[in-house]
Amino acid sequence: MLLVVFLPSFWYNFLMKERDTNTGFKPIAPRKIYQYILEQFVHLVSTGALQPGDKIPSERELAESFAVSRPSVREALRVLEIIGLIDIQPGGGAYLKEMELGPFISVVAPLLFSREQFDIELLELRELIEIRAIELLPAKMSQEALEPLALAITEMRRALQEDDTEAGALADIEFHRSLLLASESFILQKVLELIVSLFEHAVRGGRSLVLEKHEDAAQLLADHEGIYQALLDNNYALAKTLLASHLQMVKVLHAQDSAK
Amino acid sequence: MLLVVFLPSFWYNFLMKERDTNTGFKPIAPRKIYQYILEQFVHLVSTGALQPGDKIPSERELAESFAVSRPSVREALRVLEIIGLIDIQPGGGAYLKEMELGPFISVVAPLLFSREQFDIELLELRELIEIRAIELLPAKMSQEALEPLALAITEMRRALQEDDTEAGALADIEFHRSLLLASESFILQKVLELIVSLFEHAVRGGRSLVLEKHEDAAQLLADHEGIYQALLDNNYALAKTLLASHLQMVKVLHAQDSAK
DNA sequence: CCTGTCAACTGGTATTACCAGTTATATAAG
DNA sequence: CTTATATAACTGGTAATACCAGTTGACAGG
Repeated sequence: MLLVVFLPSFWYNFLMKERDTNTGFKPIAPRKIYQYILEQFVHLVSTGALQPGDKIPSERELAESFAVSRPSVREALRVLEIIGLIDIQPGGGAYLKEMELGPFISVVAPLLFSREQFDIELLELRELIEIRAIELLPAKMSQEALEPLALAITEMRRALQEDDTEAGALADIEFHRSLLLASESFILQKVLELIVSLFEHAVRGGRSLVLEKHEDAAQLLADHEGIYQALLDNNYALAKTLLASHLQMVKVLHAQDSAK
Repeated sequence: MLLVVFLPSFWYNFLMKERDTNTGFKPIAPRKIYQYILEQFVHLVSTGALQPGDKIPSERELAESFAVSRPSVREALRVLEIIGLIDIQPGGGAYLKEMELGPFISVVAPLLFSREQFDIELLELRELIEIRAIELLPAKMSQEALEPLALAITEMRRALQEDDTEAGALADIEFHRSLLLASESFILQKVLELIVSLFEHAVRGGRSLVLEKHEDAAQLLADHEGIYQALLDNNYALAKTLLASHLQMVKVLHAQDSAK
């Protein structure tokens, strides 16, 4: 029993903590004020009491309503801004919007891209999501849902003719985004939105996830047109195959790009 | 041309914005101080200059180093806390940790679960991810990588015998998490971590994404054992099939649960 | 009717102060 | 000399206040 006397304080604390849980006591994590404010906001949004577009009262008003100081309110608003739930205009005010993952991604992106192989894994995840999305299409596909695809194609064709690389890349992204939108799966849309945000930040970071060579862009366009036509013909099996090989090619091109 | 006069302000603003871009001017978005601080932190982490476990200087020191006020530093730390990059101990200090999606999810979860069909879509995404993960296994599977799976199984068996529902659910999650870990795909791991976090919050929100009936739990355990055995035998095709039907059953059980 | 000015907002930042925890050191008791 | 306690020096959390800079809208002058 003498050993107990010499236990370092770390172990002492650890054992005491253990004893507490054994007696049914759970550690108390003091909640911060901004978390209470956050909670109320999120609750109002999730119940629909606050709609996108609504203006949020000024920080001073909120501080008074919640009976807290302005810094506490600001911390809550900061979090809402990062998760992309509000838009803050200095001098203007804060407005609710549909949740967007962009702001969050813009913070996290550098951390992710510092990983080895991350861009390849990202492409593979995109492949997984998009192919799944096209599998979900047949049940509820309508003619109007295909329109955005057609728009994205014509835009990409225009960009190609005018050699507008940036517009072409945007139209490329838009095509795939529209494809996901048609799937009507909220969560798949959000995941792809996340992937797309990462792509955009990768480009800004100097990585070539977007193709710039003319012939490559032409091939992408041709692929898109093939997929679109297959969807028009209600030939979903073909569309799926074409999409798969399309994404496969993107992966190969990217691998070549990274190699050189 | 008279029509132009009657354009709603929305369109006027839109056109003005368009004109600006046409003339080559881009809107100026003033950056806030906390963003600069964030940037420096993220950069230090992504380059490895700051490692998980490192202690971050106190807010007052940081404020002095950056030559800004403490509130600005606090806003940056608040964001780092939400994206799960640091752990803040009141009275203690702030410590870097491996990035975790938990804190972010805990804020966003209520927003997502207010969507119709979200839990079903979540299960389907999980299915997609896990099956993909098992496809990635064969190339680099080692015997030691399977150990966590065995541990999770014995733990679940113990929980089942003692009728410890909570421990059983945790062991269930742990089994699937280990499976993902073995895939060595960083991004798939992160996506599953995200899904698991959502599951946990769903449970707290009173939703029954975790099964509580004894016979169901027994079936889950049996499935896990089957998958584990298949992996031991290097029979990956069988493991994949078993996992697919396992997840299918989970979906069915959940659907029954929601119905009643 | 157009236009420029001014006043009343807004959020962004800084400063200061105090409270409540933690940690480490020093001091007193054994 | 060891141990335990108390004190002092941290830490982050919150508050109150002030000022700056940008936006907005109303009002007065052209």
